[in-house]
Amino acid sequence: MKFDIKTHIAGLFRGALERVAPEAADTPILLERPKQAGHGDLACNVAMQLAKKLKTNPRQLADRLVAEIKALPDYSQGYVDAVEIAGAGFINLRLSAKTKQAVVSQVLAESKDFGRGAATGRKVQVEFVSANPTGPLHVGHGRGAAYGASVSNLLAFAGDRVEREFYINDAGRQMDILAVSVWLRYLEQLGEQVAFPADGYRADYVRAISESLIKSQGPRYKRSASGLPVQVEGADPDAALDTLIAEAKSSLGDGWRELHQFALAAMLADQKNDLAEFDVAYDRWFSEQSLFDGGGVEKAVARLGERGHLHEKDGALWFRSTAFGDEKDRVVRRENGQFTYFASDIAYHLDKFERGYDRLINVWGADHHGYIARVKGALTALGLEADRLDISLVQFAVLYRQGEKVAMGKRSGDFVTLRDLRNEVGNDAARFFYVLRKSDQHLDFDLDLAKSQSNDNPVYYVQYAHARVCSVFAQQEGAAPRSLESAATETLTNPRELTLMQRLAEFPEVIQSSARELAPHTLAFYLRDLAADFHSYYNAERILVEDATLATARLALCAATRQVLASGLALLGVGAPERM
RNA sequence: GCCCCCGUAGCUCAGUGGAUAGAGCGACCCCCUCCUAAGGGGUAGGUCACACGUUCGAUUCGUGUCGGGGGCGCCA
Repeated sequence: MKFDIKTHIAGLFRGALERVAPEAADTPILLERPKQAGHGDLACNVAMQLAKKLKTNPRQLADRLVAEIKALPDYSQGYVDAVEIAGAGFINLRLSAKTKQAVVSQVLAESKDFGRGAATGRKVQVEFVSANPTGPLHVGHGRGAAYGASVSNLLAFAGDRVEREFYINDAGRQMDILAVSVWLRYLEQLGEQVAFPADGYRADYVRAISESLIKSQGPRYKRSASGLPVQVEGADPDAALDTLIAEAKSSLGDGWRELHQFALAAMLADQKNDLAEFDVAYDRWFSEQSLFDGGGVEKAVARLGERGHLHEKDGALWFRSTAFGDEKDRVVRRENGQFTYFASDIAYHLDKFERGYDRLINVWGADHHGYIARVKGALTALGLEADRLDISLVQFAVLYRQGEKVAMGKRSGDFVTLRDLRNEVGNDAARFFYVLRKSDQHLDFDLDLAKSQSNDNPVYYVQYAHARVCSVFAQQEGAAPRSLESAATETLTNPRELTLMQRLAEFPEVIQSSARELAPHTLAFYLRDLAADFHSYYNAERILVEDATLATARLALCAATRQVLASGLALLGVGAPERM
């Protein structure tokens, strides 16, 4: 068991409580870092918590606790320099320099594993992005990607076994619309006159797919003689699209399926490539269509029926989700016999549960929030523990260009892709920028600011701290080797060094809380603070001083700082450059 | 109609049941004969929207009001 200063101090408090108030000895001891440096390194409010219960006043109780703490044999081990009472009854502790210095050799010894949590044995699945394969990923997906990947990394580093999954919505009408849009462009490129429907996908990537279709397959998907239906004036655009899809299916026969697959494969390849370039990795790509082909959807719906949660109305089949807290019942199979998206979603979640995860995390766009009640309701109805499923709603990223909101319309093609954004601001800035807000908060993404490559972008600030450490070590090349592991860290006693070492020591806690709250922004802010402590130190003190013993100790501190910066940045998918 | 997010410095946002509420940008003043100035030090800037409640203690929790943003209503 590794020594842990908080455990040590909590033990002191526990010992003191046993003497002062045995009946309250099991009170949890909370140790927090005070905001004000003048209030010491750790503060405990247990005296104020217990004052009422023990019918005494907080300062008196604190007095007695402090006296007992100082009398304990463990207190004389030298980890704590001072215990003081302040304010309404706070007990403030000052840690000894020795306590703070210990982190340096610990980081160097544990290296990449510093901050890693003990294995929990929990198997966790994180599903994120899961965009429709009907177009390139846009900046909204980028946020889900950066968030989901960072959360996955954090959970894994904190000790869970994590699997990352992408759910491919390859079964719906949207895919049909893409396929028919590709087909129309294909015909157009082969010289035919076509009336492109208002609600078809008109963006350039559709033409790119149809071009490659011509290249690889030639003109074999030209229509038969029947011709395309003429769009009726004033007709419902949705109905017109359906007619068109039906026409394509009958005109192409087996070719429709091939064309559909071609468009899907092209779009999916584009998304996979985009995510891989963004350093977002997946363990599994799960096809919605496979749930239909494998009977999963029917099985899930049948099981709901067996359990008595379905009823028919107006020709459709309904899930009585109101029995599980939803505001209204939901259709699982439409009047036309087709299952709804909700039905395959139930099947998908059933499949996930059957795969035996201890915890499921869905990262969803905020527009899905109304969906939570019905999905959880369906899981409960299936006799599953819906509480194992956590849904993280990621609010939209709203783009601003020159102070104006950028319109986003996928079918019109008027949107900024994730790829565009990455090319403009770089992967590092994009990854960091995306997680610099709480996920449940709207993100105003100022393109001009992100593009400007100025120091307004906090990622440079953190990366620069890392590059600075590297540059100090670069100065050392050719010099006699130093043993950083055995550096005399007791010489690191100036205030900025103590501050920096204490910040390093917080890293494991930051990992745990950031993972627990599914909040990578906590880590991002920590890294910024750590970089600030380092920059401040660097400016105030020279690292490579004449005194070789001190220089080696300072280098050891720098190396520890570099390690934590690199570990933290890696978890966020951001590079740690050696030179800038 | 219902639901979600938000209201903290001029701007963008952190933060916490506790002590004197923070950072970046912007403004102003300093610091490179010295390991990278993409940096550092400092000054100015606040009724934590408002009211009531819970609490020893509320900016934090609850309710309500006002204001801003977004979503949903057999589309996926």
